[in-house]
Amino acid sequence: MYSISEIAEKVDISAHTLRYYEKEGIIDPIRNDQGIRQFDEQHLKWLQFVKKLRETQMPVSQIKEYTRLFLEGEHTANARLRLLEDHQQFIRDQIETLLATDEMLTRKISTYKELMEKSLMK
Amino acid sequence: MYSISEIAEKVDISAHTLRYYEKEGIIDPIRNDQGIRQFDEQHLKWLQFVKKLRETQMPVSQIKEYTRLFLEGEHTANARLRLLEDHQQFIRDQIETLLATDEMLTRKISTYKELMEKSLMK
DNA sequence: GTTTGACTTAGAGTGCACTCAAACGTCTAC
DNA sequence: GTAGACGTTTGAGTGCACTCTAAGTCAAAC
Repeated sequence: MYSISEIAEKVDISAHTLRYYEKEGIIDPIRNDQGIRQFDEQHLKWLQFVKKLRETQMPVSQIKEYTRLFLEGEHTANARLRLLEDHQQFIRDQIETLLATDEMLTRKISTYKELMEKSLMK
Repeated sequence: MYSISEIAEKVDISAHTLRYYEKEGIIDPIRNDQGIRQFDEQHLKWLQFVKKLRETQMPVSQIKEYTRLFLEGEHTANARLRLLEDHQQFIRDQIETLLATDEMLTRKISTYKELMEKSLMK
């Protein structure tokens, strides 16, 4: 069992943000008799998954939706699958955009470097 | 020469956003005698470049900085080069993250699909 | 000649995702 | 027994990047 600051460090998400995620229904830690949040291995795994989704720009609203479906049970598997497939497509499009800009920058950077060599020769 | 709405359509950036970029110093269209913004081919190229930077999450503040350096002249070439190289590194890190999450999703999606085949067999 | 539509401005509003503040509770160490 | 570390809550604040509103100007179309 981890306290909020322990899990915050483990998943590298601030305690502030974890409380915000709880308010949004994305995570639901157990409370001990002092009302203090306790996170277990399941919570850890879930947060690592959530983090990957956020790092790849899935909106919090969609993560909420995924969580809601998950909690609703087995019969929402299809809907969850669709969400994940859509996000995978988004990721692949994003990779395309990044690769194209990477190439553009490579060209631009080499132009800059040539320019500087020329100015050195003067 | 293009009006704001024409260039907006050409680069697919809203006229609102273009005015905002102008206020931020990222673009500086010519004005005709009615005070109406006129964009030429140079502006078009610049905006296409800016768009690629924004699409790959370069903050507006950094694009401002790049623009400022560009307008300052030749002697800032080094600083501009550094900005572009930093952004390229950012892009490459981002690609890594996206690829890792893509793989994770591929695994998760196939688990979902297996699960659904099993439930079909019942 | 008036209506339509595109343009202008300054400044306010929006949505997202945090991020922080303030006031308070509770456990542990000295 | 009190200081300090860490926890709690509600609700407000922040930063970013737009996005829109309101009030006005101006030229061409009917």
